[in-house]
Amino acid sequence: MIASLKSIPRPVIRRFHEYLACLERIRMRGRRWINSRELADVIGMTRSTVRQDVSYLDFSATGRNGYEIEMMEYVITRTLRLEVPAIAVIGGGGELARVLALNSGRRFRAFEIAGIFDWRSSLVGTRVGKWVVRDSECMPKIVRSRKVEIGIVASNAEAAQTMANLLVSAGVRGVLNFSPTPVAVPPGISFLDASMVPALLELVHEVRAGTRKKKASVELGARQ
Amino acid sequence: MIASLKSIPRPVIRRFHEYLACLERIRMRGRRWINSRELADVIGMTRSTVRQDVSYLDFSATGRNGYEIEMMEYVITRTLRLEVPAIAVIGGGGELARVLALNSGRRFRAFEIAGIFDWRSSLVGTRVGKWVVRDSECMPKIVRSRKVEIGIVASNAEAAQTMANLLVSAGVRGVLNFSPTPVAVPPGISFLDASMVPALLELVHEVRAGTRKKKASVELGARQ
DNA sequence: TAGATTGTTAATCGATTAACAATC
DNA sequence: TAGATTGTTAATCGATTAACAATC
Repeated sequence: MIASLKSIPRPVIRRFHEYLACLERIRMRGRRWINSRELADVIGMTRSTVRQDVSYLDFSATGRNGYEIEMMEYVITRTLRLEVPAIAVIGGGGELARVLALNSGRRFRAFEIAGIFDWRSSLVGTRVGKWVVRDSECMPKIVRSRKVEIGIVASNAEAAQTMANLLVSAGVRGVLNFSPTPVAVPPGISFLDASMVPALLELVHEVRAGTRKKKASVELGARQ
Repeated sequence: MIASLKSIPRPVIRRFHEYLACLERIRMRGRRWINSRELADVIGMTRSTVRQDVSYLDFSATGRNGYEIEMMEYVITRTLRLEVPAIAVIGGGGELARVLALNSGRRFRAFEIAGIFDWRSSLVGTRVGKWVVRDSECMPKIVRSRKVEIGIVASNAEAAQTMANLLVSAGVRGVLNFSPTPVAVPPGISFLDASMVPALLELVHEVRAGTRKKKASVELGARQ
């Protein structure tokens, strides 16, 4: 089966990131092989799920040794299309932008921030790590010249929708919302809401309702 | 049917937040009623889904007017157990903590930050908004005396697992991870990973693979 | 009333798990 | 070989959508 022809379900994509983190950690300890049982334990699913997930990759286990760690990392990275770092711009030059910019690119060298933009003249020209906040007016030009794919909404609630609109009209193909308010994007543009508010609300409900199912996952030790 | 006896599926809980945001916005415009079609459009699902979701609430529509906005907001808030604000502490006193602290409590007055903690003596004593960063040693005492429910991991990658361990041993019942690395919690503790890294990776894949369906939703990496 | 919209049951769709022959 | 682990097909489980009688 030519794995790349099947479109990969969202839950599988998400688990690929967990596999990557786990594989990297185990490789650092000098291991070369891993089997489906170990991976299943780490992500808190069954062996079947792991093997099902692997079937989406152009990749096979080597006999009863299980999966070759380095090879699996490579194939997952390629399948996630992360071989070439993604180019992103940040809309909003405040605290949130600072956190995003300073944390980007650490993991897998997966992102490159092509610019940070804001309308507020008090922020334009200030430094955020190695970037200088630029006027939002310049955004379309940069998005075109640097072939920016992703726009990150990192402004306050009031400016969030305006910023999302600007990012889209500047030409990004996907929008990631970190602002504390929901934003809308036109059809054809990928969108993901990663604001912290829904996460907190969800956790509060779970804690208070006491509706936990299985076990917590077994991810031990700090990484990196 | 006594709605409160059924345990509510995770996707429904997540949509309740979207409904709340939408209802609040529409109420502000002076509207009093809303029907399933409008709600379905906003969240990008069918009318059936909306009506199915409503069936988890102790709440009914009033004839062909649809749902009474203010009442629906109240019932959702109660069902999510958000009538009383959740008490949380933040583990880590850097930039990320600042963003979290400054944004908390805005929306629905749902959270209260009982303290911000760090080990680094350079940070202990500094101000973050209206809070003063305290030494991590004091955390267990505060968690007990203020009945803290949620611990937020907002430290850097290196300290993340240690901080998660401290939060759990201090007595929080749920852990929310915002650090750039995966952390593990023992069974019995609710856990949610809201780090920005998986979200970005997921969006990059979607943009590059060109496999979009309708509207993408708020999907966070959750492990029970 | 007539029309529109609901609540609820049944059908569909998709993802996870179980089972097992094939493989090293 | 014997044992362990895979890849894959089938069964199960859960969530979304369709259908329609009941309701205002």
